[in-house]
Amino acid sequence: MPSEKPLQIRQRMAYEAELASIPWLTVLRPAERERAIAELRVGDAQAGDYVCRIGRPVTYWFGVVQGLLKMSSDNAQGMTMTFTGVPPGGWFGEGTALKREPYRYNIQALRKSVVAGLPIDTFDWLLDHSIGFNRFVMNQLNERLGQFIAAREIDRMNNPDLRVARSLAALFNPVLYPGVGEVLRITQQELAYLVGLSRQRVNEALAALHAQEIIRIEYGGLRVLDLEGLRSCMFTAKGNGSA
DNA sequence: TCATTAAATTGTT
DNA sequence: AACAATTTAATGA
Repeated sequence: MPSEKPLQIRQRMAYEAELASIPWLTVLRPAERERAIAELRVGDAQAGDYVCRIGRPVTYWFGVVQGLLKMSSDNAQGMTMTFTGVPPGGWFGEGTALKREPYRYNIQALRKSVVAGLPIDTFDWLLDHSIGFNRFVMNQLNERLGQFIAAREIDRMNNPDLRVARSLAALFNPVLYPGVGEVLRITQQELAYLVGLSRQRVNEALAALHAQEIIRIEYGGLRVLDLEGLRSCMFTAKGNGSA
């Protein structure tokens, strides 16, 4: 039988698979999809690369095919504030794209990633022509609004275990990040960076979540066993058993 | 395909 | 922050 082994190890999935991982393509009609695919650009981003920077004009609507991105902004003191991570399947920047404003945050690759971009003109064209695309974007905006409200609560929590749990719940959001699935590829170091804790503390928090059978810890990633548990689990603060 | 080695990631102090 | 243990990736026969 013929061997179909590739001559070269693929460092990223084939183009077909990359397209299949773009969630909104399936809601388009054939003509719309054809035009979108023709205009789509897919490229690699090395760890540390910027996908877009604050103040730059909007050129693309971006999505993550593979890897992990970080969304952050710089405050007046020059401190970098991390908002959220963007795992596979996530598309972002529609807010600034709609208003044609410059980007209001930096997007940086946390690890080697595959990023897709839809030119802003094509984005506008789809908004003008595709009902399905409008639904997708509206659903996306609505879901993200919920995430930002939840993120405010996370910021006010002083319990590290809760911070990790809720942040993970956000990354496992199946609506915003359909490419994640059951297993999120993220190292404990990367997660520590996103939630603003030390790697040791994240490791401890993950162990606590594992003990509650909410997640399973795997090498280079995490498997969610109970997504609702991540959203709603509770921890008794250390040394504060019954005050 | 398998054994060896290097690199990355995790667990612990 | 440093270290040891574990897992994966890379290399070459």
